[in-house]
Amino acid sequence: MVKDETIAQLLTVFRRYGYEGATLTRLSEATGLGKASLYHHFPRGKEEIAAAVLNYTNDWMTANIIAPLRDKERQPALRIREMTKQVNELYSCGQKPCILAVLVLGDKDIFHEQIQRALRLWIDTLAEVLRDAGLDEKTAQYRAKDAIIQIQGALILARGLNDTQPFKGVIERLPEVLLKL
Amino acid sequence: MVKDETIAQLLTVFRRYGYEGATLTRLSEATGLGKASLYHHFPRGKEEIAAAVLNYTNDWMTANIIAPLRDKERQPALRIREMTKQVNELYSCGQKPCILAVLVLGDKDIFHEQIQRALRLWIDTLAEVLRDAGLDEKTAQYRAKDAIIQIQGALILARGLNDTQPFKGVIERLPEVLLKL
DNA sequence: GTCTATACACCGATAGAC
DNA sequence: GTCTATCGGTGTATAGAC
Repeated sequence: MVKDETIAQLLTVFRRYGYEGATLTRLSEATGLGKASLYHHFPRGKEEIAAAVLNYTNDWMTANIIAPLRDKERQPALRIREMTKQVNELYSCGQKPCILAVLVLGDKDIFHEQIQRALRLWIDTLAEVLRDAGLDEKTAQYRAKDAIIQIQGALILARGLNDTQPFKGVIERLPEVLLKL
Repeated sequence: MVKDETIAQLLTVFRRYGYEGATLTRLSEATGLGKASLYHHFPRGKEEIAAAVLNYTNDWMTANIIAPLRDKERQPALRIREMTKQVNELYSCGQKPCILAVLVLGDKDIFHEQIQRALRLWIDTLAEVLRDAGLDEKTAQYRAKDAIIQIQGALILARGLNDTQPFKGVIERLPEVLLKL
């Protein structure tokens, strides 16, 4: 079995260099494993490594973002605050890019289905929280999508301007923007 | 001199495959020029090609987005509508990715300054229009940044969900969102 | 399960004919 | 200004020892 730590190290390479830029040499250096060892764990090579990295991210998001959003024992406002806190963690306050965005801008259509499922799950789960908060179905769906738009857009702008402020601002205002009547 | 059409063809490759994925073979095929011919026009190779592509994009945006925004003869609302119309054109209704976003997510720091200048120019120009519309300086700056965030975020989401609707919605609502009191 | 060594394709880039 | 041919380097992937 592959250690979680190894996958985490592989993830950093894909985040930083993109799919094409994540060479086996870089993946090897990041993990401390030789190329041949990587092929022992991922027989189908780089594509399987990227898929594992995506799965790892999916698991993290399910545990740290989706699950808290589903916790019906807590108030909607609290669940959304927990989401923004974890999103802030996931992207290191806007300093680290989103692996979903990085891979979706690539040309490897193989990952698009997996990315699409992850985005849909996030949006649908968030929309349900907003319905719990009293919003109608249509508004809830629209605002949930808007949340992802703002998070992803802020990550791009923060990187483009080399200034994390836009991201921090979005994260801070998001709960109130989502829940306003 | 290099034809504009050639640069446009080179641009499509970088948009689709990213910097690392835009190989000389693909650039050669897209333009119909041999690799050696590309080096005749761009002696410093791929890096110079990417820079030319960025310049081309910058020129297009200056002529079609920045200039209309600066046209003080027209009402702010009209200028912003013109911007959204051109943005819709630039990204083919949300079907084509933003070259700035694609390159900013890459690891080539060389382009970051050029990208940063393009984004700042867009934001500052838009903010001035919003001040013309009666908004205070701070709100204008904040909303101008928010416009870019929404456009970029919508492009990511549209691609991720394989559905241009989020982009179309953002473009449609943008003028009113920016100008509301 | 990890390594060294290596195969083979493709990368960016250049030489030189036309 | 375009081409063919080719270079050295690096990419992904594999063989086989330990």
